[in-house]
Formats: sequence, C-alpha cells, structure tokens
Amino acid sequence: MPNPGKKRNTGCPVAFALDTFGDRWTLVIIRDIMMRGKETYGEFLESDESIATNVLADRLKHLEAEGILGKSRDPENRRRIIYSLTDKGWELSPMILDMIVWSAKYDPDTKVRQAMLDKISTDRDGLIAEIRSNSAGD
Amino acid sequence: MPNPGKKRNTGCPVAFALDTFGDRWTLVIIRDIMMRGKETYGEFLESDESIATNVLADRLKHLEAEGILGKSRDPENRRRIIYSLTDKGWELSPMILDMIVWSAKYDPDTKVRQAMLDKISTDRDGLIAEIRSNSAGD
DNA sequence: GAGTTCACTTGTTTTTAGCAAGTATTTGTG
DNA sequence: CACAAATACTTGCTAAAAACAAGTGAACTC
Repeated sequence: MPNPGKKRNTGCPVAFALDTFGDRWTLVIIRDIMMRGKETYGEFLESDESIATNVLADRLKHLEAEGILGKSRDPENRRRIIYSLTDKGWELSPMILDMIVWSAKYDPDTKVRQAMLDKISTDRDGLIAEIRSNSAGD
Repeated sequence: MPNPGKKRNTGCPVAFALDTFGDRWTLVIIRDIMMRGKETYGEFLESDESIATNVLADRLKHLEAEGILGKSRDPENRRRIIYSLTDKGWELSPMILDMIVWSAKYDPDTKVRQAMLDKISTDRDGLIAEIRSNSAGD
C-alpha cells in the first residue's frame, strides 16, 4: 500500500491490486522474503535496490495492515523482528512468476536463469509449492 | 515508465517489471485496452479511476517508449489517435489474470464474476488467446 | 468560418520519495 | 554494572511526482 487512504474501490481487480502493491517498492520487499529468505528490517535495507529507510518502514506497516505480512519478535534475540508472509502474501507467487517470465524475456540484463524459466513452464504448480515450502520451517 | 530515468538495473526481474509498470496507473491503462477494448485518450480519461490528464499523457509516452503500446492515427478521423498493445504488451495478460484471481479473493467488493474465475482455472491458455484475439480485428 | 471534438500542455498546489541524521530498546563485553 | 554495539525504527529536510484546473492547437462538422 502505497497511496494510503486512497483506495479507489471500483471493484476492478486490477485497480484493487494496484492499490495494495502498485508502487516501486512493495513487491521488492515481498520478493526478498519470498525468493531470498530475508526476514528482518536490516536485510531488506541491504538489497541492491537501496530502499530508503523511511519508505521501508512505511511499506512494512502497510503490508502488515493489509494482512500480507506478519510480524513477530525473535525469541532468541529480542531486538530482532521477524517479518513473514501470510497466506495472502504467499498467494502472490503465481503473479510474481509471470513477472519473472516477462522480464526475463525483455530485460537484456536479466539474471534469470534458463533453468528457472524451464521450471516455470514445465512445473509451475510444483514450483509454487516449492517456493512456499522452502520457508515452511521458519 | 513511472520513475523516468530511474531504472534500477539490478538484473532482478521483479525490479525490472516494477521499473516498467510499477505505479498506480500504468496497468490501469493496459487493462483498459486489454480487457475493455478502449483505444483513445478520451476513453482512458473516462475510466472510473479518474486518472489526471497530465499523468495519462506521461504514461502513454513512457509505454510507447518501452514498446508496450503503439500509436497510430485513425485514417477516418485524423484527430483521433489509436493506441494499441504490442506483443510485449499482450504478454502481460498472464500476470494480469493472476492479479484478477488474487484480487477477486481478497477484495470484498470485487466485481469479478465466478464465470471468469472458472475460466481462468480451467482454460487459462485458451482465455489468454481469446483476450488477445478479441482485439485482433482492430 | 464558427463552433466542436480530440489530444494534449502548462501552471500551481499537494503528496510522496529520497536523503541524512537521530533515538529507543535489547544485547553483548570488560 | 558501565559502555559499546546491534537492531528497528523516527524525524526533519529537499526534491520529485501526482493531482487539480485551465488553456492551446489541429482536424472535423455545419
């Protein structure tokens, strides 16, 4: 949720999705958790894309409010806060796989490997399950 | 297209996609052409979401520069400019279908009909072909 | 040739992003 | 137990983008 308080509420699913994660940063955070196993504020800050700290804080707050992320304290180190995806968040993975396919095709500098593209086209559902289970033992 | 000149170029497909259409409006325009058969500036302006005219002009320019939209003059009315999707643009349809599924599930006010969801889950590829061919006779 | 349609521009205000620095809480160390 | 470090933020400022209101110019209609 970028655009706080500016939900368009037209009933259109595209507009609804954009009101929820249609900005430059929200899906980068979701990618970090979903595909890279990140879970803390500090790890999100370290990403190549260099998100600003206040923007990160804002997006985490909104994602939590939308029920896409959950927040909990690490019991073994109580300053650490662990962010994780909810079901609603994990269910964005099919869309993200499609984005990967599209970008891999059109970004001349893509780092997506052919093996990933093969996996997406031959066993999409298996891959979706796999992505999720990689994080199941958190 | 949003964030002009601010391409992150990390090779990450998620970031690449967001640099191309990661904002509040770009996919609304693409939806209008793809799903609603719109093709002119005036038609885009009329959408329920009320995009501002300067923002619309900016997004159309960027989408054209990215090779996602093409532009041509209507020969039967030379003030009319017809916007249409390129292959690169049509190839966003799988991703948009996933967005529809996700939003239909989580938007309490969704207008997505069950028939659409059924079609997406039973004949996704057929639907993708259909969406595109609906516009083939432009 | 006067009015209308259509695709934009331009100017201003409001909102958001980006940047640099600071604060609060928990933990680890001498 | 004092002090430094780690961790997750917040705050204040500037710059960029979106939103709003109005205007321009070319093509068509009568």
